[in-house]
Amino acid sequence: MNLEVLSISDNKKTQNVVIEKIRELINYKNLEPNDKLPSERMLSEKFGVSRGIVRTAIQKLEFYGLLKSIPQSGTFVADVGCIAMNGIIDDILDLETPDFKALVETRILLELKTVKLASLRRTETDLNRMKSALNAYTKKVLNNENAVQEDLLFHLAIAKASKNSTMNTFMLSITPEIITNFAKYHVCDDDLAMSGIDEHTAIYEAIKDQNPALAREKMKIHFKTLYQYCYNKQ
Amino acid sequence: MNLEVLSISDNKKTQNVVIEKIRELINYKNLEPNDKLPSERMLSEKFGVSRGIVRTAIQKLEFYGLLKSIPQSGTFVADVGCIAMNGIIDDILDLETPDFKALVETRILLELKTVKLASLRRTETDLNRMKSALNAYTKKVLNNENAVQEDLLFHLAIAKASKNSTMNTFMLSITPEIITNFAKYHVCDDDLAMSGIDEHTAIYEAIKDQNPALAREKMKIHFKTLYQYCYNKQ
DNA sequence: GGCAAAAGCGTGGTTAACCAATTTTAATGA
DNA sequence: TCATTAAAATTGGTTAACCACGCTTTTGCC
Repeated sequence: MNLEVLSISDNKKTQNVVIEKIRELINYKNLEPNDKLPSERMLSEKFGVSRGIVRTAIQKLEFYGLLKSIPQSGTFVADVGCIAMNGIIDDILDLETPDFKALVETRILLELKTVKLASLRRTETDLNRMKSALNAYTKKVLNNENAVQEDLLFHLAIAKASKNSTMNTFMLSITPEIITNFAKYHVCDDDLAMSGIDEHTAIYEAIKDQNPALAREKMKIHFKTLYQYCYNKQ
Repeated sequence: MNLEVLSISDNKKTQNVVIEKIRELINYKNLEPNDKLPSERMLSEKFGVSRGIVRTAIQKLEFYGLLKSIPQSGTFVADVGCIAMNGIIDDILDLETPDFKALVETRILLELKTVKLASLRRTETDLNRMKSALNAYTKKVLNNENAVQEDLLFHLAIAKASKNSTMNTFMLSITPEIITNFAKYHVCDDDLAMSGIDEHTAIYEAIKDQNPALAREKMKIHFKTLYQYCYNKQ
């Protein structure tokens, strides 16, 4: 029996119970968009938990855009109606932790888009950033060193050049997990990394030439190798 | 001069300063993956800020998968090397708040994929969930009521059926913001909602028939109307 | 000498007291 | 009666004290 997991699941459970209670309160009181929630102190008393717990629950709901806290004023229901609120909270409560396959699937989807957007929107600054990331990658690979980090930083530079901050944020949030798994499964070493230089360079050139179709095609080639490698390994 | 914005920016700044200092510490001490950071108390003392501030900074870095806190043990550097750590923190520090256009762009990208995955992976439970969401939407529209929420809940049901928890999470995190903006700009009313019934139904049927290509095509049609509407409105 | 048990210390997590700012209310004076 | 002002209460944010658990060290027994 793993105590640590138990305690974590306990924490999560407490947290979710409070979120559940906040949801019930909103329903019971028929709170509508921009209505004010009771103060954190009243909620903590009502729910029989400490104020800190209530705060973290509110922060989580705030992260998903369902509530909005304003200092010295109160916590308010966002411009999201009861029906959506209930549905979304339901989904939040049974969110699973993503598996590696889901991460890779999502990454490929995101990057086939960011590379096109980057081709259309990249500035000179973006090009410089990508170029130096590419150089760092090439240097490491030619030295026979592991270059997973430099690899991913090049891809992040593309995401940044896409000028879509949502996709950029999403890329940022999945990249560390991907690096971890790559390191664990020893994806991306030796000959694969070597061919990566050409592939990266091709992508860079296509973006530089502002050719979105070509850039996407080159990215697809890059991922084909990677994709097979990942799924064979697993 | 907006004082509220000033104070928020101040908070963010303090937060980012601490993140910056943690990064410098990791670099200075040459901390490698799985190395342990100094305790939160020591960090708060070293940085001259309260422990709570340090905690929130650590939690943010933990959210992005760069650190890992273990109760009664310590905070550890994730399996992400120094180079990636530095690059990602740089990006995190100047993340912009997403604009509506970026949200819609990302939503369309995600949904054209989730609808395909849902066609392949949906279970009977998923179908039931989508069906009842569709019914709720239809009912509201036929009553001439605003059905933005029901609309989005149908799309979330698809995301859930895609069995990709990463994409599901991403959809969840952008949906409230999208609903807010739809309500603000009065997207999705009247005749658009009416035609939405047929479009939604077509998508549902394609998923039911496990026809990913058709499902994607129907989703594309659905978005075409929406896309034009959004961009004309703005 | 070796091993086990217990005690002490260090950890992240939790709680409660405190703060600054804002809003509301009440009192006072015109 | 109304306006104005000041004080008190209410808010989310911050800080510091507290807790339960785990690890290490020390001590005592075999």
